[in-house]
Amino acid sequence: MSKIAIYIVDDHEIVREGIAAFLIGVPDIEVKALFPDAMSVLKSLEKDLPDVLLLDIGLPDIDGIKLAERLKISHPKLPILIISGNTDDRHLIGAVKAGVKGFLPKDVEKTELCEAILRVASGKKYFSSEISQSLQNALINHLDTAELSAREKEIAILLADGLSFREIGSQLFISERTVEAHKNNAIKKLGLRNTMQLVAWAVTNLK
Amino acid sequence: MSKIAIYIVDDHEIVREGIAAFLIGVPDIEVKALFPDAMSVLKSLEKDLPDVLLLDIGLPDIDGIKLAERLKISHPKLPILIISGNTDDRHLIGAVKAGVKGFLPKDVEKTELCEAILRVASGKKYFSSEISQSLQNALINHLDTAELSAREKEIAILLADGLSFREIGSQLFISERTVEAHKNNAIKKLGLRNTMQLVAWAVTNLK
DNA sequence: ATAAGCCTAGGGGAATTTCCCTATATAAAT
DNA sequence: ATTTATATAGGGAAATTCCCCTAGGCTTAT
Repeated sequence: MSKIAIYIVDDHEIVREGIAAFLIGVPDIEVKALFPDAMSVLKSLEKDLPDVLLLDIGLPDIDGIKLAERLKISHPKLPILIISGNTDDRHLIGAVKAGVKGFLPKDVEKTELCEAILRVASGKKYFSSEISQSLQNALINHLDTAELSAREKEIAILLADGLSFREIGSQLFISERTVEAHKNNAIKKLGLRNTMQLVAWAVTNLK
Repeated sequence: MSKIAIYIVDDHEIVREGIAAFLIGVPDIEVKALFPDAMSVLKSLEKDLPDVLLLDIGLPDIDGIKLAERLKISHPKLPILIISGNTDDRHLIGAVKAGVKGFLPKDVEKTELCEAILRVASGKKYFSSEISQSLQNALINHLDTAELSAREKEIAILLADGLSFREIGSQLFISERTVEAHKNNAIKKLGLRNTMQLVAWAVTNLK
């Protein structure tokens, strides 16, 4: 029985090395290579496949979840284990939809990381207990809806432009309560906390 | 048509002579005088004005940029062309604010120096391509974000992350009123309407 | 030395947003 | 036909933010 070969993908060198350091000396596990971005690991995967891919979400070139979606198509049997500091609803659901085998928070402990890798390598799933908790809530809130309606997007943009509910209402000839309702729906769908985050989301995704 | 009269100001004799040597024999250009410091050239300018003043920044008595600011007042039409080895943000922005007509790095080539002098003498501006590049970055870094203090930027980012005044306050160990004050100052400085616009600004400029 | 900018922080009331609800109508999908 | 999503909108109270003000201590520049 050969060791479990691991690829690590993370844009921060410290994190890459930190994970690698965790795993050095662990029997049955061998870190094969480290990658700072999606493109480099994609290239490498053409030649050689690890047994488990440890993947961060915040990559510079391709979002980790997008990458996971792609890999599901090109390498459907490659088990992906996400390690991310960002555990909000959107990311969790995106990851699950993309079919990742596990999800760990970035402050995971050594023993749990090893446990997760062994599980995932043997074809099972592993979601840390914190993650499971959040994921359940996220699924309850919005399993299938990640897209905003046209009206919701419109209002998100107007909010980002600095208009109040009242101003948006009179501009769109609807009640300010309706504006509020659309805003609330948008926040729920995206798994956000408040209007500030919606504005931030709108700026990065709608402009 | 008489030649273009040049004053050269630089504390290093080698540089003064070097520039002069560059310009000797160039038709249409005549080096009128060399000065090792700001005071000597100030005295000279009371009697006689050149067509272009070549000015170094690192002078022993008065900083070249300060000198340029003064001269803008006393001799507003005198075109100043900075030649400096120091091309950091502060100097570039200072020079531009002082209204200098051109800026060259100290390793400028003969042809470019002549070109710059001719341009400046005819009332145009001349910034070498290296300088333009750096200047653009400097302007982006400073006139844009440097308008906000570090604290203000910090709070703008935290707001964009979706934190309330209270949460930001306890995270930074300051009162929520102080957070509000910083936020208000940031909004005023940037000429915005409200926090939504500040968040939008923060997302595009600070992330 | 004086001014300017920054960081701090409070008072108090007005305005706005947020958070619970409920509700109807319409179009699209199953 | 029934569900689902969308768009609309209100009540009411709590929470938060906004807007005006003042103000002291500190550093930096002129």
